[in-house]
Amino acid sequence: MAMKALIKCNSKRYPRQRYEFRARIAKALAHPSRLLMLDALAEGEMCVCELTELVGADQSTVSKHLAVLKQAGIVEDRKDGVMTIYSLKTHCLSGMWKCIETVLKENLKEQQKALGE
Amino acid sequence: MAMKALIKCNSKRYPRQRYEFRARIAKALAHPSRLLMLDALAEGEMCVCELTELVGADQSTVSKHLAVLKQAGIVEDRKDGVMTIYSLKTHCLSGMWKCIETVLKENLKEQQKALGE
DNA sequence: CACCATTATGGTATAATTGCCATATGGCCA
DNA sequence: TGGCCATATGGCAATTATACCATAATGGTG
Repeated sequence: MAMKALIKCNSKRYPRQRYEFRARIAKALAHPSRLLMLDALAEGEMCVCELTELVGADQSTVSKHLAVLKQAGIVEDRKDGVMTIYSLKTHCLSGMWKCIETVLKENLKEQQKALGE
Repeated sequence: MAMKALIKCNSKRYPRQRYEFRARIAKALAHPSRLLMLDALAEGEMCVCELTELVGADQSTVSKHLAVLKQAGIVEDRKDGVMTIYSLKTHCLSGMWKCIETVLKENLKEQQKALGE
């Protein structure tokens, strides 16, 4: 007989809320344009018009993307005259992609291996 | 007159593909149940039946979540008789949440400050 | 070989995300 | 003040994600 369910759902150990919080952040990161903007912002603050040109989408689209990032607490904004300047609220996120990229490279290697078979 | 677009979209500096790759990973992380499973898997491999009980969703739902994680290259699976055992392909992801949680705490502090005003 | 346990997959209804247009808002300057 | 510039927001259509049910596929067991 197969071993079954040694671990039951333990809300103390795996509090549902924790993963909802995390998912909110991960969702905010789950779009190429937003990631592009974060990468650019890692080098310094930028106004919406610059980011719009960088991303190459409609200004309203970019504005909404920025709202998502702000809502998640990943960026913050300040007003400078008529412009809104966005900047990273934390720089620790940029480092995390080193790890992610490791996974990606690993995937690639396996794909190539699979193709070779 | 406002300063405009000092930085133009530089595909060398900000290659579109990089952010699509990253978004694929971020999307795979963008669900509470998947994050819960990853946290559990960080402590050791588990079969689908255990994960199903842990998550508390339909078995088919969990199976599809696992497929997403596998597709993203975050987990891998092996067969053991009738069971499929899933395990983390890399452990470096767990560390990344320390950073994310920092952001979350920062958000919370600001919310509290805002409420106090 | 029939049967049960474990997973995976197809179907489908519902919810969430995304993008662009149009438009509102608010600052700046002649 | 009138007009322009930079942003944000509402609306809408199209795509994507998610969940559950039913069911197929596969391995172990009596």
